[in-house]
Amino acid sequence: MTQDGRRRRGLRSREAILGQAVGLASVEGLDGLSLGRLATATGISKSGFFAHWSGKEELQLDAVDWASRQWREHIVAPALRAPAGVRRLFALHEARLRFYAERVLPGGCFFLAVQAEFDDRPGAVRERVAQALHDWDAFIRRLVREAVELGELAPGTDPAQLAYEIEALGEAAVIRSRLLDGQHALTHSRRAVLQRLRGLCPDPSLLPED
Amino acid sequence: MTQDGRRRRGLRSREAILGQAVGLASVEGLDGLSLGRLATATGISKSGFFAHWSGKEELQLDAVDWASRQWREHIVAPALRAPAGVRRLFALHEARLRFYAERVLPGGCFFLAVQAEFDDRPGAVRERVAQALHDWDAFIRRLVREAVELGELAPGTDPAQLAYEIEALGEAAVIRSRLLDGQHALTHSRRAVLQRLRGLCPDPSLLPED
DNA sequence: ACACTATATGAACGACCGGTCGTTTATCTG
DNA sequence: CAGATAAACGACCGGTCGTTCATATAGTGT
Repeated sequence: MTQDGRRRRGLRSREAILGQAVGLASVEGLDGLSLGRLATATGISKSGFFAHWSGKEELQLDAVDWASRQWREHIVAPALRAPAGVRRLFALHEARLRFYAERVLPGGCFFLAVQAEFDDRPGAVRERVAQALHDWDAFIRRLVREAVELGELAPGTDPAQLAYEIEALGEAAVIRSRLLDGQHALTHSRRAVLQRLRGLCPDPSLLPED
Repeated sequence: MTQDGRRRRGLRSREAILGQAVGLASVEGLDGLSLGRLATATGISKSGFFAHWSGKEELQLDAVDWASRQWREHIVAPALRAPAGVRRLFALHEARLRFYAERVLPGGCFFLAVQAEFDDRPGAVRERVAQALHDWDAFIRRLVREAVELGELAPGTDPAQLAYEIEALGEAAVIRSRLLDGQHALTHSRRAVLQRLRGLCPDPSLLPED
């Protein structure tokens, strides 16, 4: 029998803890988050969670993976349901803005908080975050390349350059929307990407006007 | 006599501490920075610095002001030496990229680190940072408006929109250059702003080709 | 000479940090 | 049933955090 209600209960705890950890980390950072507060927030004892991880860094690594999965479900998957090409590229950006607007994570964006925290701190966590960011960037570049191949973006378009711009305009949305002008930042972000894509698209009717 | 060598010595200590604090905060954040490490880095004792500030928050507020001054000296001032209009706008962006490339601050950008840290943490520090960011944004908008009035940017240009884009493309440069691809991020950032400005400028010869 | 003040110190504080320990409870196996 | 094992617990460790305090030193005003 592999029924083992022990393991099932453990997995449920694990998932609950990781969900809480990613949410808290989007606010206070992945290292700023303390085990004590995480234990309080999840309702378990501080010690009883060394049953799942050997230390804080192990938990941090799993939290990065959990956040990657959440990102794929909330941003990548909806985009893949849009038709390939420039519409899919814009759907990706809109999914991201929706993720921010709906406040799925209390701190806005897990990866932004963690990037700012670990970009100067060598170690396994930094590498895991860099890998996730690299995969994300490669995904955007792939969508750009597909759009070019479909003739929906100007032939000379540089995927790396356009991917940088889309990512920059998306990241800035969450920073500015939380610290300054709320809704305006999301509007500016949406319009910036939309107009950039329309400018490169031979058939602008594929995209909304505004 | 107001000669007072005590005060002069105190001011020198104060400046030295703030400089160190801003540098360290660009790496570890303004709250992640501990008084003990700051004391070690500056060579003074941990306690002997309650002579200058009543607590950590006071120091943090002064550090924000110090970083604002540094930003004005390194980025705003050079831009003001360029001719008004679109060239000044691009000079501003280039000064920023130079600031990052020259690694003036060990962590890249003080304000980015602090924004990510305090955007969810209410308090005096958050307000001070938000004010600094607002002033910076207003400055970019002013340069855009001047360029429009000089006929160097298309008449319909929305200053808030363009300012958002320039700021987003600048911020992303420091994030990505530190975590992923180093020089490439700066190149992409420069090219993105340059092409955007050239596209809006009736006389593109005012700007470099690439 | 004197009091005064600004600057700095080392020792000590309570709180919290990540982590270890032995133990208990619940579940599965034989 | 007994034995093994996963999950969770409370108590506690050494260390670091921000902060306080009594004290020492040096520069200033009278």
